Amino acid sequence: MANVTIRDVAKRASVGVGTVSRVLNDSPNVRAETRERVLSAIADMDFKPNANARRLSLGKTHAIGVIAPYFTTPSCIERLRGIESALSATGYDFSLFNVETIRRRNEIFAEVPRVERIDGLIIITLVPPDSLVERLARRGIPTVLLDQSHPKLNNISTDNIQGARIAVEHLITLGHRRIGYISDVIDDGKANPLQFTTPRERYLGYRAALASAEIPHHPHLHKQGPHAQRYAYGLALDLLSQDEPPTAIFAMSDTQAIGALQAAQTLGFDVPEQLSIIGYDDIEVAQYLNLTTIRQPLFESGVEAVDLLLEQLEDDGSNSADLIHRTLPLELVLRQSTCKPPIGS
Amino acid sequence: MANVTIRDVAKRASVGVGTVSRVLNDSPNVRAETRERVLSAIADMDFKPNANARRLSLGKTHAIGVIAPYFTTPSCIERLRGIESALSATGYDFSLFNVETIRRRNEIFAEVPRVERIDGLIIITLVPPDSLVERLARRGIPTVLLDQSHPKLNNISTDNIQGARIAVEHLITLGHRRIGYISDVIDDGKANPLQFTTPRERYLGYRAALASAEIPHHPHLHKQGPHAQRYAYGLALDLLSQDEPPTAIFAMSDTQAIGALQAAQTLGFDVPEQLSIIGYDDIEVAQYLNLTTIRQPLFESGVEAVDLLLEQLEDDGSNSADLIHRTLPLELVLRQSTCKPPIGS
DNA sequence: CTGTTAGCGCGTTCAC
DNA sequence: GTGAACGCGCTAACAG
Repeated sequence: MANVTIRDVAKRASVGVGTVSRVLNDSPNVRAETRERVLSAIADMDFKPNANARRLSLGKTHAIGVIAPYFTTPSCIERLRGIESALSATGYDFSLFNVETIRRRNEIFAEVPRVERIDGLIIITLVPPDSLVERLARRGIPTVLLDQSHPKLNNISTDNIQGARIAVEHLITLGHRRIGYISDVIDDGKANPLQFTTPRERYLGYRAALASAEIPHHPHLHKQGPHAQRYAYGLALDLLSQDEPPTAIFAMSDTQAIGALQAAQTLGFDVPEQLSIIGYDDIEVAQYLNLTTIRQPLFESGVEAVDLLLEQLEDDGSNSADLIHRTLPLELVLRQSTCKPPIGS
Repeated sequence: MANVTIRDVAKRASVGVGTVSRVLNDSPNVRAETRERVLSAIADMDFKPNANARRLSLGKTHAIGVIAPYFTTPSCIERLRGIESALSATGYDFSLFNVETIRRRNEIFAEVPRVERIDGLIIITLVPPDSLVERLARRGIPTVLLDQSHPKLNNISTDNIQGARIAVEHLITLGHRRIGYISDVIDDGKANPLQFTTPRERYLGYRAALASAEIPHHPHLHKQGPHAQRYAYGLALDLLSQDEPPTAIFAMSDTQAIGALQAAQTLGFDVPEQLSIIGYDDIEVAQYLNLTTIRQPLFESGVEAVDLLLEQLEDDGSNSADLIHRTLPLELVLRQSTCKPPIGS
């Protein structure tokens, strides 16, 4: 009922709708006095421009979409928080799409990149298929990848290989040589339907660190399973029940490292005296569990992704030639879950 | 460039735009043959109706807004997951507004309830001021409160008083009489800027359980602080350092219970032999920490909120008279963090 | 059943 | 500087 339109305002201020529109979009071509009159009419009537009409007219939506896989994982949450925080200052709406199944991913990839829905897109972790990248380009929807890269898209990411390498080198420096690795499933098939690449990248870093130190790789020291504490718990039990259990475990996430901590507790391994454990992410609980880990700037990465996207949104596809791939720094956070291996092991 | 409109489709199918629109909105008034022709034209040209135009024409946005305070807390996340999940099946967009400061809350309360932005609103935990409720009603925006109640709004919630009571009665039944309570700050002033009511409700439940068992209440057994593991850790240290420490602690959230578990570990209290701890929420880690807790149906509550909202959206403000207040069941989840108190304590 | 036309509310020419 | 008219893409009401 109380739907004031631009026309009502115009009438009240005794001007044409064009003038009101100009005031709204602060065009310089309005006399100061007229502007005042319009402004006060707007205030009086509590007029708010209708976003949809504006969108239709402009061909913009004033919303940015965020596609996130398993947005309930602590690391994803923290990234989303960064995104929301940066976005809230801009007036852009924030549309969230959660992906937990292939089916849903395909639906979203098919539906989301429609110009009428969003002005820009941030995709977290997921690898966009070329068909999507192409559609996005054709529709002129700026996109930035977060925690993932693609030759044709801007992105904000970290070097997972390097991060894993830092973690494992830390263990090697302490004197460990039997180092286990617990990760999500590295596979391009059914066991990894969403095609996450992080587990493999961190695996490569793990292998690289071992290779540099001339430590032979033993496949039985690498255990894979779904990304969850309870599975990591099981994997760690396996690892620690071997004849020659590892003296240290690198888990590809803090969540999984916590599973390993519990397994150690179950089997009576003292951490770190008998078993060192290092995680990845530095989620909040890591600090209170005294978990040594690799910190990645999750919140900041969300903020940076938004900044990057906004830049693209502003210069309107002018210099789309130069791609930006920004790599954020990683940091080893030393706590009490790692130390030198037990003597004679 | 590839923006096919309804007119292009009409031309290709040799019909008028009206017919295409009818097919789109599956009106019965179209001959099967004609419908086929239009459908195939749509498929051929990969036509997707422009959502904004549709919204403008219909006066609907096809988006629902969700206002959540500290959406990164595990319990909130779980609710959001329920909401996202229920919403994804409907075609409604999901716009998230995170509130962490009074300023931001006020901004959001002022800006969000504009008909042009959202068709419906879900507010989590926050207490909407009357001015907002009134504006919402005037603008005809159906709203449901989640985990909160208001005399004029539909809601989905649980009985926090009852939940706390169940928790504390469990401890009392085990034989405990010195029972500590760790909660967020109960205050209407600066320390609780967002005016959360849950801490007080659970406090009332705590008191009620004590009173029923004729156990005197000792104020020094109630510690309050910001909602975070690390603060709860400190509060638990305080509690356990008293001359006569409690034999059991009820924490108003699992997150805080975990802080208490750590404090027990730090001070060398065996859980549960020397100290029972019970939490609230049943978040994922609770299971792996063997934490006894009160489970509330977080995911389901999100789903139910969406369902309730959709109902309102459909019957278009016809029978807005009968308010719906749905209370979801709570459940005591017994694990290994509680047992009878040590003998002679 | 179907084509045509008038809005939805705003931004944007174009003349004045 | 400013007002009037047109168009964004779609739905709905109206003739046929």
